[in-house]
Amino acid sequence: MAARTDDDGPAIPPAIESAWGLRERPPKGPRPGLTVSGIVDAAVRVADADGLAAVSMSRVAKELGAATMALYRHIGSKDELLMLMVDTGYGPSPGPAAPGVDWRAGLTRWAWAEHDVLRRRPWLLHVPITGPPLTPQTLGWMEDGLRCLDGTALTEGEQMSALLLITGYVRSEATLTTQITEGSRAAGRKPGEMMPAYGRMLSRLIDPARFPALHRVLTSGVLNHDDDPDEEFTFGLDRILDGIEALIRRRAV
Amino acid sequence: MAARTDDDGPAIPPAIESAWGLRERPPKGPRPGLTVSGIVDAAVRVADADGLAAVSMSRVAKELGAATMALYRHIGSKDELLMLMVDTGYGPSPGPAAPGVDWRAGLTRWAWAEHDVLRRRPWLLHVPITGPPLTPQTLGWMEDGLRCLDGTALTEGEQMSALLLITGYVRSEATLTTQITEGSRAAGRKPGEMMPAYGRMLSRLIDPARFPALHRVLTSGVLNHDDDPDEEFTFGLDRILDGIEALIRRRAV
DNA sequence: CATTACAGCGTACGACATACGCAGAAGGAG
DNA sequence: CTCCTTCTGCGTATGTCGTACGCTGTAATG
Repeated sequence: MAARTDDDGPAIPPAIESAWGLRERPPKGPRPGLTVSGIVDAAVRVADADGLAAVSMSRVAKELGAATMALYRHIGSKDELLMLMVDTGYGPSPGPAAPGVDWRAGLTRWAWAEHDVLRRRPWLLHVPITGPPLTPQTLGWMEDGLRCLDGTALTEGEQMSALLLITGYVRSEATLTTQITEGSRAAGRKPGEMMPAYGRMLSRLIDPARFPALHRVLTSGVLNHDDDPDEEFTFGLDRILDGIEALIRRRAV
Repeated sequence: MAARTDDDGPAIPPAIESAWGLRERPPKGPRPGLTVSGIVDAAVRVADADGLAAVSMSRVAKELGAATMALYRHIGSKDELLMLMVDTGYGPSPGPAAPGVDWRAGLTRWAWAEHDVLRRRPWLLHVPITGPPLTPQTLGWMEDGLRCLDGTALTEGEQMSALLLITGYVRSEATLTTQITEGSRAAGRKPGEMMPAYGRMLSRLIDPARFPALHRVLTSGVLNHDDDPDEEFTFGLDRILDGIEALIRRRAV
């Protein structure tokens, strides 16, 4: 049989199959003491406690009381482990919006849900993303977001683009906020002192003649105190939703 | 004056001082054969050629015909090197908008300029960002962006937020596009086949009853071909600018 | 009971960042 | 000119990491 390909289409990576529970236990051999989900949970525990940098294969194995190389019976590589960590790290999606809720309120709730997850698990932002979502939980998030836009006049492509726009914003804002909090901890500074410290550095570095706009911002005093992160987040989110709303209105005419 | 500290404010990291050219050559000792900018240029060359993962201290040293440890006379750590790489990687800012150009056209040009840089040097997206910009070129970019919003009714804080919104979007969109192109190269797939492959995987994984909205997108056919990246970019950018415009109009009343 | 396939693990290897200390060069002081 | 200080470049060594390979014991099948 020359080209008998039982799987139509591209191959599904083994880590993805694990995440969907498509691996059947083989009939022979000793019963496994380790499981994929157990390994992933342990890795998430390490990341929650000490950050993504602390997640090494040996550290995860120690967490499980196993040897380092034992993990490789269940996952193919550290990259696979990271992909699975993202899936369980995001956790279950917030669920569909209540009936009667309009798209804007629905997406606001959706964005805040991701925002909360990233606040709780900032290490998710440090995982290098290697492609579009393929794991169950992350696809659940996408599903819930898409449902919010179901009744609108946007095309499917526009709905995807709008969602990508929002997720991108949430991650970007979380990255910024996390940097500030992590950076202030690393510099031994009290929270709330980060922006003033940044402002003072800037004022010593920049020449007002060469950077007039920056100098204007600097003297305006907006950098004198850390912004309330939630207000910052709301500001940007409202701008994006305004932009989407403008398109929807135009389409609906 | 109780606490006379000669440096008022927080200490400036040595890498930052190097970037601003504030290091004076000491009068004694042998003349340096290596320079900070030479090292950074070599590292950028390596990243341009083989990606950020190829940038190791030994590889950069080899590029310069020097020994690995020689680099540490000039930079404090690899993280410092990365920060300097970002500065020269971004390069000079696009410059202020021509007089008479309104804020929207100015910011569009600004966003496309960053977009082009990230297309040319996708490794910039893989550098873990550790804080707000402090180096000359990156601050130049911020300066140019701020100038676009100078005449508008937005407060300084709102101007910064708007800029952050746009940069975040540009980086986020570039990350996505880069993943698709890098991923298709890694999977040995022709460009243009990535989204269809993704769609086929999805259709084999998701249950239409559990993921109705995703299934609807899947059957709509939008995933049957790779989107034109420039159109995608324009779509999101226009949404964000629409949102900012709505705010400016409201303020201007 | 023999076979077989698999689980857990010990060892080993190559790549990496980087701490430490030595050798030699270049300018200043006598 | 000579000596001394101070800097540059670098060789060595250490600890961490991901992971390839192969051995040992175990559980179910024939």
